[in-house]
Amino acid sequence: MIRITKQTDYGIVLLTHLAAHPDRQYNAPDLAAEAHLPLPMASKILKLLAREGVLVSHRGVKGGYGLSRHPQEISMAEIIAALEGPIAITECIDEAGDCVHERLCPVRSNWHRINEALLTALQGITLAEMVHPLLQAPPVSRLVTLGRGSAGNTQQPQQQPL
Amino acid sequence: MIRITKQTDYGIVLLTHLAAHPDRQYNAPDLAAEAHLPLPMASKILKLLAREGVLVSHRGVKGGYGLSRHPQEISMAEIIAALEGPIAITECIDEAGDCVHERLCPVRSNWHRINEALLTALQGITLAEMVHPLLQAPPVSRLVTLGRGSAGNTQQPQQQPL
DNA sequence: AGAATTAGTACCGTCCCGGTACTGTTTTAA
DNA sequence: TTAAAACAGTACCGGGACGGTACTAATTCT
Repeated sequence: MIRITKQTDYGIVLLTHLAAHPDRQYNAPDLAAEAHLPLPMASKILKLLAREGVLVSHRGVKGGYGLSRHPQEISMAEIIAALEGPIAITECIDEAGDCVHERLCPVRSNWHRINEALLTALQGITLAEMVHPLLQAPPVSRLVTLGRGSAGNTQQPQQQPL
Repeated sequence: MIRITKQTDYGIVLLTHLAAHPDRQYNAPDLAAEAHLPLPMASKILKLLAREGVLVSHRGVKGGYGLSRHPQEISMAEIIAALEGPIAITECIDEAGDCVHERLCPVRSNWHRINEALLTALQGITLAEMVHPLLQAPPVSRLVTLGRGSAGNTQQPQQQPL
């Protein structure tokens, strides 16, 4: 249903706490407490983020986790990809091409377009932006305009509660 | 993992076939054959689409399914919502608000922004556009610009294979 | 040496997706 | 009027992935 997993959701919350003090280093128990998550869960996620290069880890007594880069340089796309693999809104985008339809599927290329749209959107949002709850940022309705080149369609997309 | 379900995928393929001849009316067996899907699966999906108002159905011997509106008036967002419920990239967007974090969750409002971005993107793509495999449409990288108001960031988002 | 902390792996329950089958209802047409 | 064609509803089931937990190993500081 076009939804990120809970793990990813948790991961972003954890990263948000880390991003609040990009210089410091937190250990797993502290982060788990701050994010109100059970320690095993938090550990699992932090571990993954470290392996994927989003975080750097330091073992031993004064160890912990820290961001590998500045929050402005870490995109949502990267975080999501780290936690749940390649971003592919349909299977056929990611797979090796064993889809029997493949040749005669008329919508495939269009899904690629949509997927890229989503990807671009997520790449444009950085971790730093997620830290501030309600910025005076322009509303997304302006940020993402999927209108064709001829954007003269005045028909506003019926605002049904999707 | 930010993925539509197979049902939705199939549904869009079915709708694409219907959109090729918006005036005509197809029955389930024919559509299933054209889309290379097992009949029960196709029926299930068509049924749902009819109940949600995307299709109109006609029972009886010369019955079948037809689009309820013109392909240009049916958005991807509507189709996806019909087949898999409200579009909500995180649980807390859709749910009644029984999330214990709720009050102190710093990322919630930002997820709303991202969700709206996705929603707007999907609302801007119509079924009619999905029919044509490769239009000379502008590349999505231009269609969706999630840059902030100050879009002067020259740092192209590192093109890693997400 | 020992304590603290991350790393790796393995395990399990539960929910939902994907798919199938069966029965009922409506409509056309002979 | 009757039978066939087609949609409508519902129920069922297996498999896989998600969410979560536990245990052991490896590392580092004191």
